[in-house]
This record gives sequence, structure tokens and C-alpha cells, in this order.
Amino acid sequence: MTPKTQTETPLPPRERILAAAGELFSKHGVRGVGVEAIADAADTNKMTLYRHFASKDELIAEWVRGIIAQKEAGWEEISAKNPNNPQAQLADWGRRVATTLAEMEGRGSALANALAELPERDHPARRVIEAHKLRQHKRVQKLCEEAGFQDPALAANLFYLLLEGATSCVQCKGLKRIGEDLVELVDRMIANSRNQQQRRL
Amino acid sequence: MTPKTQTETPLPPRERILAAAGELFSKHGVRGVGVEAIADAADTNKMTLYRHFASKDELIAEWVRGIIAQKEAGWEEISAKNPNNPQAQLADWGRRVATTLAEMEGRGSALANALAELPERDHPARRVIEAHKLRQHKRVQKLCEEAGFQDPALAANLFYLLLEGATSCVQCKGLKRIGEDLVELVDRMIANSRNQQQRRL
DNA sequence: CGAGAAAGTTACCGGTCGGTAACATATGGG
DNA sequence: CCCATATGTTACCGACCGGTAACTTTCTCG
Repeated sequence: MTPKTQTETPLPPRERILAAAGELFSKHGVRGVGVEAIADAADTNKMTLYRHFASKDELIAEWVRGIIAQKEAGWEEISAKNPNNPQAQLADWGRRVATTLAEMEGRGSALANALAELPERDHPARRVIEAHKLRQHKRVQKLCEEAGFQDPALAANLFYLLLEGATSCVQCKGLKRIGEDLVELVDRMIANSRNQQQRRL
Repeated sequence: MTPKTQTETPLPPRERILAAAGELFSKHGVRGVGVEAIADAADTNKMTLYRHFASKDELIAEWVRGIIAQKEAGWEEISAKNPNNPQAQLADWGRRVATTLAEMEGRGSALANALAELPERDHPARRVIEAHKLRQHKRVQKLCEEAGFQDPALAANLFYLLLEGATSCVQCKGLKRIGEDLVELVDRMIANSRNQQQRRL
């Protein structure tokens, strides 16, 4: 007996809450979802939520940390798959961004949205996101240096603007071929860097 | 008597409300400001606000329409100042975006933020913003065609991604030289288009 | 002056928000 | 078995939200 046929919730409540919060935050924005709705969606209650998270803001921050951890793991994969090949790493990265773009469908980057929704400059989530963006930019810049761009800082900013622009304008439906053109542009950039290297030899 | 020495409010309440709403929306986000705070900041009251605007959402939409009108006026200036010169128009546009960027200080584009804060796909403000972004993209594409880019659609998307990226990543302090590099990149693009034209002659 | 419109004032409505207290229930290990 | 710990349940708090009713003040213009 007690066949456990129903919802099958082997996950501890903390993980369920984080998962439910992630879905709802992505769909309705962090300010558009109340803690009660999150608890309900996680098949638990507000009290348990507050036993695991100090506040809604901390829950948001934790959710953001998870997203960032995924992205950093992506970078690890990239550098593991293309060791000592900055050009290939940049190209791989561009392709991943483009694929992620296609899945976003309508609502844009969760991180960018969170920044827009949390103007308070000392919000825990904001600090985490800003730190991540700076790290990301630094990483691209380092790759651009290794790839032999004549002006690595400029190239890095171009890459970075392309990324930010692409993830930002997914918000607006319409606007065709953004993803494909993104990888096309990244590839051209990389071809350009090869020419610059060659010329310098 | 009645020296009227105080705040000097010659503007009708509707304009005062729109101005106050604009400031507060920009600073705290549309969802972070209540109508009462807006009315107070406009030196009036909630009732008067609701006599001029059907709802808070409509007030937001009206504010957005104002911003868009400004931007469209900017485009009029650009095309008036550089008639029959698509390259110069694009360059001028890049420079204007860069200057605007410097003034944004911290919080990013009001339009992008509004999109992030209003996920409901049929929100009046969202519809207005999306229409404007499509118009903007179309305008850039047309200029790219006239400028003689080999692949005008690709060039237009590059310009557009640069713009969106720049206005988006102002959110994150740090990240130096974004504005300067934006105009540098735009200028290089334009130089590129001239080469392409030349080659085709 | 007097009428009418626009604006200000006060009080209120139902609803939701983030967050907490108090208590009941399960679960699992010594 | 019994106690500690994690979880569930219910009710509640004060604050704020968007929006409205009813009344008063002020101003303009005929």
C-alpha cells in the first residue's frame, strides 16, 4: 500500500521551491509572483519556504546564483572542449548563445530582466548578477587577447555587445534571424582575427 | 498677497503627472512606484490623476509613448541633417546613442526595462514598445540597403544588436568604454560599406 | 455676479503583499 | 519507545496596492 503513485516528489522541499520559483519568475517576473504562489507551485507552504530562505529577496538571489552556475559550467565545457584554441572557444560560445536564444521564446534573459526589475543598487541578486557580467566580460576579453585581435578590448566589447543585444532583443517578437546572424557575425569576427594574426607573422 | 512664490507650477496637472511619473518610473521601475506616490510628486492627488488617465497601465503607456515620440523626433533630425546620406545618418545615430548612454547612469533603457517589468503580452505599453522596436529595425535596415552593404539584412542586425547591447549593458556599472567603442564600431562598419560600394563600381 | 468645469480633499473599498506565531503532524534514529 | 527534527496547517499582522465616491474649493468666462 501507500503506492506513492501521485506527484512523485522525491526532491526535498528546498529544491522543489527553487524549481517552482524559477519557472514562475521566468514567466511572470520576480515582482509578478508572490511567495504564496511559489509555495503552492512547489507543493508546500509559505512557512516551509521561509524556513529555507531568509526572505523573498534571498530566494531570488539563490535562483540567480543557480542560473549563473549553469552559465559558468557552460564556459567550463567550452574551454575543456577546445583547449588552447581561443577562436574555437569564442565560436562555440556564439553558437551556444544562439541556441539558448531560440529557446527563450518571448520573454528575454532572466538575468537582464531581474536587473530591470530590481533597481535597488544593493539588492543581493543585483550584486551577484553584476559580478557575473563583469567576470563574463573579462573572460571574453582574455580570449580576444589570446586570439590575437589587434585591439582585444574593442573586439571584446563588440562580442559582448552582440551577446547582450541578442539576449535583450528576444523580448520583442518579430525581428527575424537574430540568432543565425549572431553566429554569422561571430564567425566573421574570428576569421578577421586570423587575418590579423597572419599579417603579424 | 498670494505671492505664488512656491513651486511655480504653471503646467497643467496632466503634464505634471506625466513628468513626475517619468522620473519615478525611471528611477524605481514602473512596478516599484504606486499611483499615490506619483500624484504626490506631481503636487496633486490620486483623484486628479485618475481623471486624466484611465488606469496606471494607461499612464505607463502614455509615458512610453512620450519617450518613443522623442526618439522618433531624433530620427527626423538625423535624416534632416544628413539628407540622402545613409552612411552619415547611421554614424550620427551611433553618436547619439553613445551620448544618451553616458547620461543613463546605472539604470538602463526605460523601454527595455518596461518590457522586462511587464510580461503580460497584451499590456498596452508593451504593444507600443514592440511596434516602435520593429519600426526602428526597419529604419536601420533601409539605411543599410541605401548605404550599399553587401548583405543589408545582416548589417542591419549587427547595428541593431550593437544598439540593444549597449543600451542593455548600461545596467551594469563597470564595463568601461562601451560608448566610445560603440561609435568606433559603427564607424568601421560604415567604412566597410564604402569599400563594398567601391568594389562594386 | 453666477454658473459650470477643473482641481483638491478625505475617506474608503477589496485585495494582495511579505512575513510570522502557534500548533499539529509525520518521520526517523538512539 | 521517545525525542528531536523537518514539514504541514491555519490564522493572522501591518502595509501597501489600484481604484472610487462624495464633497469642497478654486477659477474662468459669459
